[in-house]
Amino acid sequence: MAKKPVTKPRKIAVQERSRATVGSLIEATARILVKEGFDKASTNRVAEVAGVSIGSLYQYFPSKEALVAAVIERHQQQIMQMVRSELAQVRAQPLDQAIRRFVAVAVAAHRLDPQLHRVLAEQIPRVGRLEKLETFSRENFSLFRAYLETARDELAVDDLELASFVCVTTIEALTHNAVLHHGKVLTGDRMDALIDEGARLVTGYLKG
Amino acid sequence: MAKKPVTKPRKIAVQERSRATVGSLIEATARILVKEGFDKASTNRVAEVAGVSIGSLYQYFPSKEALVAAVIERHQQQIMQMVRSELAQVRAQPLDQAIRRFVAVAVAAHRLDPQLHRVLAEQIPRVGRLEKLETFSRENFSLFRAYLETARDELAVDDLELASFVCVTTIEALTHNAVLHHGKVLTGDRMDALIDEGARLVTGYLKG
Amino acid sequence: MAKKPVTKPRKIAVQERSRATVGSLIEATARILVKEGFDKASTNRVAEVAGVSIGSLYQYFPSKEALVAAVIERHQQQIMQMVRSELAQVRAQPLDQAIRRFVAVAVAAHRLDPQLHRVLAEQIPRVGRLEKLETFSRENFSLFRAYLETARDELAVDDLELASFVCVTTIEALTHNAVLHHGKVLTGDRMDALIDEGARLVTGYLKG
Amino acid sequence: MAKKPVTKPRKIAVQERSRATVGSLIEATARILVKEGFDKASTNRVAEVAGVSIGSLYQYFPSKEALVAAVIERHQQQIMQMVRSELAQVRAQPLDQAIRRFVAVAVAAHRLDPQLHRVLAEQIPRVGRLEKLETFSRENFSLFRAYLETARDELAVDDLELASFVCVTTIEALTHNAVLHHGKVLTGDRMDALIDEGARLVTGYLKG
DNA sequence: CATGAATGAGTTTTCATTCAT
DNA sequence: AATGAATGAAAACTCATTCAT
Repeated sequence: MAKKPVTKPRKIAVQERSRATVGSLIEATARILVKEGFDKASTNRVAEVAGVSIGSLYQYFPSKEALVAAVIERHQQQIMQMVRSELAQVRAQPLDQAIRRFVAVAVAAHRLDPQLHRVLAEQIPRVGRLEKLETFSRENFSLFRAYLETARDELAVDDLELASFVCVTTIEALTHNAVLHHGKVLTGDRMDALIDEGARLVTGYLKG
Repeated sequence: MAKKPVTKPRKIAVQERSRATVGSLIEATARILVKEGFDKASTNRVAEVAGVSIGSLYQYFPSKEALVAAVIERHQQQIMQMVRSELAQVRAQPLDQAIRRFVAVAVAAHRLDPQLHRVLAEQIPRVGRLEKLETFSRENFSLFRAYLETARDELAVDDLELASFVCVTTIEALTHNAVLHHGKVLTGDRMDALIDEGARLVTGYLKG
Repeated sequence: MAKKPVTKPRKIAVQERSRATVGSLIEATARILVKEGFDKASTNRVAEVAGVSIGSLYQYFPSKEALVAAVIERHQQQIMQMVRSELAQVRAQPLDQAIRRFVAVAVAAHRLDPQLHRVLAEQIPRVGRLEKLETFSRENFSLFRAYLETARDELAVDDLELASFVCVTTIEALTHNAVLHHGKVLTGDRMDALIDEGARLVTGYLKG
Repeated sequence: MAKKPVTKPRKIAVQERSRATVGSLIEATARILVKEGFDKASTNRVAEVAGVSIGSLYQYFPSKEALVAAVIERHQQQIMQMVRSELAQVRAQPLDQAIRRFVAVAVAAHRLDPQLHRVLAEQIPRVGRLEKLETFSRENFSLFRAYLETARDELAVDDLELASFVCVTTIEALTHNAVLHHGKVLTGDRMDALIDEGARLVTGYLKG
């Protein structure tokens, strides 16, 4: 396996001007990833698209990895922000509604920026950045599991850990595939149908 | 420099020696992918590990893409061979047993060469090779769907297309995550438990 | 990019604060040279270690060359100061004692800052700065030669120019090698022994 | 201090053609070092001057360091070859003649390629290549010491180790300075005079 | 057919220096 | 004066691919 790439920002941008530079670099990286793929996202190209010199790029990002890491970070931040706010009142709800909400949130999350999501999911070499992804899905996992605790009475399953793994994996996969591989044909009604199916699948499983 | 990837094998190795050469090249590629990752799998390195000159490599594979494609092809061939043979009598079975078998087969498929599977799934840039993967899962999809047709009486779902999508996606995701991310702790009993859970999840969904 | 190295300090630091800044820049350069080598002594790094902005660095030193030149200058100033004071009364002394003193002074000079001395001697590209080094050893040469003039009666050599060259070169090489390559094992007694040997070598040569 | 650069040749040239390539690369490096200095000896420039592609350069030399190391190696090989053959019969000779020969050989060695010698001595960062230089001067040291053993009767010194250090250092420094810093004015007669002086210096020291 | 020497465009990265604030 | 953001030429090095032998 490859050594450990350095992904920590080299220097934190404090001034107005530099924050703009950092922003445009991340934005440019995301755009290139989506439009041309990981391989084309060379540091020179990123700098060019960002309208910034290659030197400036390296002032803030010690490597190409760091750049991609920042894109991932930003994307996940956005997702988790949505997830957290959407799930705020979920613990008060009965199982059926709660699960449907979980599924709907998952779909919404994938719709934030489906193309970017796809590139990040499929094309990025998983090297030295696993922790970040793990952290991310662990939060999802925790949120779900925490809900299950509160709804224990309605459940027909004992092992909440196992059940959470099954449910989170299932919801993630269904929405991921649906949005990314069938997103163009799955609009409106059919999407609702899919959410229903997913919710029914998971609810059925939990209720036994 | 790489331009448009050509993935058709340049010539079919008819003679004895040629076939051995091709085999060792594919094998070497697979080994390097697993042990050192996609980035380290340069054509020169592959040739070296295969004990073959770089010139000979290009005699049989017109590009690096072709080499990787051959590895994917071989891996999928192995998987589908297993899947087909395992599912031979499934159409005669009742739903419960059949689904359990589907899940078990999925697990077995992932266990054929989990590390290679993981690399192929995670690290290989999806460029111009999507058809192959699509073909692959389409066959799985078809097999499953075909079974559902035969078991229509037992089902509580109408839309077999949608149901197949849901089930195949779910089974694939569960087994994939289980084997690749938790493979080391999921041995014996716990693996059986997971197969049971998966089967129950899907069966419940189909039976309503 | 660097073009023609300018080595004159850009402005003389008259004010209090300026002088401190200049001092810390030279100090930082010396520290980096010793601890990390010439290659790591980038201007940005020097400024950082000195706790000064890169802009300020260029306020006082027009180029990297000028910075290194200042370090050399300071080091040589220190050495020559010691040499001059140590050799003040040497002209009054008989040959044996005088030569021993010359050798001892050479050792002392190398011991002032052996590590810096070594870096300056070995790693600094000799570009456009030869004059300075020449000036330096020329002063040593002159001091030695001046002494020989005063001690002509005791000498068995005619050509004082040649003799000075031989002696200064020898003393310098012996002490340099002794301190830099064997400095750790050459402590106390053994160092005295070496001084004796050197003195005997040179004295014997001069006396014939 | 810098990490350890890799200086081992990457691949040994076996065929006729490749040996020529390697040769021209080393030659080009040496030429550039002499004519333009270490800083200008970039790998691209070396390849260009050698009339070879940058790719070929890296087939045989893993780094710039390796290239310089090869130049050093070649130069030292030439020197040691001369030294060894010149000193073949020295052990049979009396002290006076032997020492004169040692000095003469040192001068001759420095005259093999004085400009290259100078660059290698002065400009090359001493990193990770010390062993090679050590090995080299250790051989000189050993040869000298071995001679002293055979001539013990004539010596007024006890510590042959120390004496060898003093003599080898002295001879090296004298000839080095003479040839490199005064080589242009030191021709013919004056050079002979210097050899005489050096020999007298050392002989006097050894005889007491 | 096999070999492996050669190619060179392209990539990552550094660092001395400038200049707007 | 001081700051530090920005610059970009240039350096080291890789690797898919070609081609002479």
